[in-house]
Amino acid sequence: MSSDLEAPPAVTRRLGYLLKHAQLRLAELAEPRYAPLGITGRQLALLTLFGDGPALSQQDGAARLGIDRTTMVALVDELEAGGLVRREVAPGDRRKRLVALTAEGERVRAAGEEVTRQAEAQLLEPLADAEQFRDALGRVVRGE
Amino acid sequence: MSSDLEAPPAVTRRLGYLLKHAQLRLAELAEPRYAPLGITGRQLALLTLFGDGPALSQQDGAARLGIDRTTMVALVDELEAGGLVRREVAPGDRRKRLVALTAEGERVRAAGEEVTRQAEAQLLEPLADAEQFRDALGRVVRGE
DNA sequence: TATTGTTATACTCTATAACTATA
DNA sequence: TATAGTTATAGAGTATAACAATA
Repeated sequence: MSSDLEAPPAVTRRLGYLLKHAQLRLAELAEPRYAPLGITGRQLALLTLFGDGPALSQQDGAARLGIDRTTMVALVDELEAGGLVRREVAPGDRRKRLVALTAEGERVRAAGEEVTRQAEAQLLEPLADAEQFRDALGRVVRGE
Repeated sequence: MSSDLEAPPAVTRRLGYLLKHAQLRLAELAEPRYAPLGITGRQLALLTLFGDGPALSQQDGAARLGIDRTTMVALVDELEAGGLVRREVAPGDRRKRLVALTAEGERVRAAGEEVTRQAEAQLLEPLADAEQFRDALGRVVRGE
């Protein structure tokens, strides 16, 4: 649902409006590319998180994404049902479940990250310096 | 709920992650400033929309914000209950309801826009050129 | 017939509370 | 006692479908 009428400048210059609609535009560009892979953008974010670096428990992963651990349970359930990740009991602490990508999960992650690059490039196409914009956004998020 | 653990670079450089967390940071900075005015950021967005330029019907306003007309009904209900807006039958078309700010609504709008400027300035403080960033975000949203 | 506003309803997303198994 | 995962449940937020008034 993209708006046909344009909002007045007093609205379109609000950062809240701009950030929300930038997200909507990104989703419009990216989700159709994820669909053939059988995943959503959110699921790809998890594959990226758990496929990168040392193995993480569900709770560690949730903290890093800023989501609740109960939300993480449902998300991992989805990926596990699709055969993209496995839950493994952590060697040192049998309460923890490390989330590991399957071979198929790794394949989907690589393909997903490639189409993400395409969608992001398309979104940032109007900008002369896309990397500068990404860096600025990063500084704003980190508050530094 | 701000994450304590940091996500790995593979995640934090994704535009989806950055846009989401920029919104969260903005909300953390702005909502406490709106609270004394008795409004939320979303309600202020409506006051800004309907307080700017020629009078809009509910449906026109919804289209400009990119939300559903049924959602607009509930939002206008809230503002009307708070005495911030009035519904007025449109002169030329008695099906339409023009949304007009009351004197109190106008006062809250002005105060809200002032604290919004403060919150946005705080969010963009890390940047050397905040207006350049806002312009870039605008071009991305408009796709131009 | 089509459109505007409205209501009722359902769906998605996410969090809180309570349980279990481990520590 | 405290923590990790899980389940059940509830609360936002938003959309779809159906209806009344008006065009």
